Amino acid sequence: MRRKSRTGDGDGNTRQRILDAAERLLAEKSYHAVSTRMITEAAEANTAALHYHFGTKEAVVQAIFERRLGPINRKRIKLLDAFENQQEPDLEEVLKAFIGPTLMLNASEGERYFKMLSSNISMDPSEELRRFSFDFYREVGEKFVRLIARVCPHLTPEELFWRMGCVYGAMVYIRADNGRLQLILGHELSFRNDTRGLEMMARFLAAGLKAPAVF
Amino acid sequence: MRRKSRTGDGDGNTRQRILDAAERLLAEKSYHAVSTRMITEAAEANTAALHYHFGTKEAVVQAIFERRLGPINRKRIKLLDAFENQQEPDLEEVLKAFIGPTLMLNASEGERYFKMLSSNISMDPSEELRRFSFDFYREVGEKFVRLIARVCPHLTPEELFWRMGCVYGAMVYIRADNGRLQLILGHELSFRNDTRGLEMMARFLAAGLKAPAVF
DNA sequence: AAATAAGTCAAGCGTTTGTTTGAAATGTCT
DNA sequence: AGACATTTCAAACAAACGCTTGACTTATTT
Repeated sequence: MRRKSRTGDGDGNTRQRILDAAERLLAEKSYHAVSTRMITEAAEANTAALHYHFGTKEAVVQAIFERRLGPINRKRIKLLDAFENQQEPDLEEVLKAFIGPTLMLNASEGERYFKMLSSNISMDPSEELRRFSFDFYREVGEKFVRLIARVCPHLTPEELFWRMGCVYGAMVYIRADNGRLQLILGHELSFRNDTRGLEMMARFLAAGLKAPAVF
Repeated sequence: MRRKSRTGDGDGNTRQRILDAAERLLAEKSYHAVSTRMITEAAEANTAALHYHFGTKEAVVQAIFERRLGPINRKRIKLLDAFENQQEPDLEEVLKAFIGPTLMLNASEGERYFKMLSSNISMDPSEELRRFSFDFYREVGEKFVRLIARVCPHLTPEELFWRMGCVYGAMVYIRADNGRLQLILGHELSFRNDTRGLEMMARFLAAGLKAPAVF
């Protein structure tokens, strides 16, 4: 029998439970639609525990990102650096190096939630959340863009910008996996089988980037 | 001198002012980050006026969509229907027919805000807002998907699904124009010049869809 | 076993949320 | 000008918001 009140059992993993609960809720709802009370109730913790461990609601998201994104970005940088001294890197491989680590997150339920959550944060228009994306994605993002620009010398800065918008959009939309496309297509597919998905995305995006310039 | 209190002047355009204010705010912030009070204050209207004219906060968004999306979707359907009896429609043209009317929204400030707002709503993970997208986009979305599936017989349903995810992602991300990519690329471009942008997007996405299947 | 630190608790802080009320002001019609 | 419907108003509703408090329980150290 699961006890409803956890009075005084102090098992010391409250911090983790809060992170896990927030991770799930933020995958299902936008940041401003999730309250600290919803998080702590789902975590079977006290409201004050959240502020004791993290300080603010925003800091909870910060902690979620720090927990998951460190390993991911290290992997991305390592993979991208391997292309840096290469004469003519294969575009599909570059794309897989950049997208793969953020897409192949199926080792745990929490990873799957983080995949969606991080995508939601990356699309949120609110100013407060825009800083987030910048702080966490700037380094690897700049590395990626430099590499793409080198592999795509046929594109002007303007056209590169628009095509990068398509690339980022595809990444964010597929990682969000919000279920809208399924409704239109009418079948029960999802963006979860990411080993196959990564191949298909890389094929699509590489062909898009390689296409002759319009201007 | 602009009077702060609009007591009793009853100029009868309160409804419009509320829609305009909500349109701007929802382009800048997510649905749950915008309150009815923020909307009515920006519209220089009374809080009760919003509920008098619309009933609920959600109905305001509904009204915004009805005001703008009717003409847009009629145009899309007309353009797409022209391909229906065509033997081999040109893929870039099909994409321009579908994307164009939702991207070329620069006739007024309100249209530009709606472009961003509608994209934000289309990406919001909240269940309540998911219905929205379905109700307003289903018909034209299904028409578009059928057409793409016909032009792309080399793709399995699974691969078509992933590539459509890339297409939708690019559309939504570029229309949102949330400024994150500019930060990474470091220059002052934007997704606002949409006559050129539409050409570049169609080129990219058509090449992606036409690429040989992976599976 | 006493002292200190770390964590959890119910309760409440002031503020904001979406929405409602009933009266007052305006517009329209005869 | 009088009557009736439409619109706007200040004020308030209960509920929920992020966050804080101070007492209390557990864990660690000595």
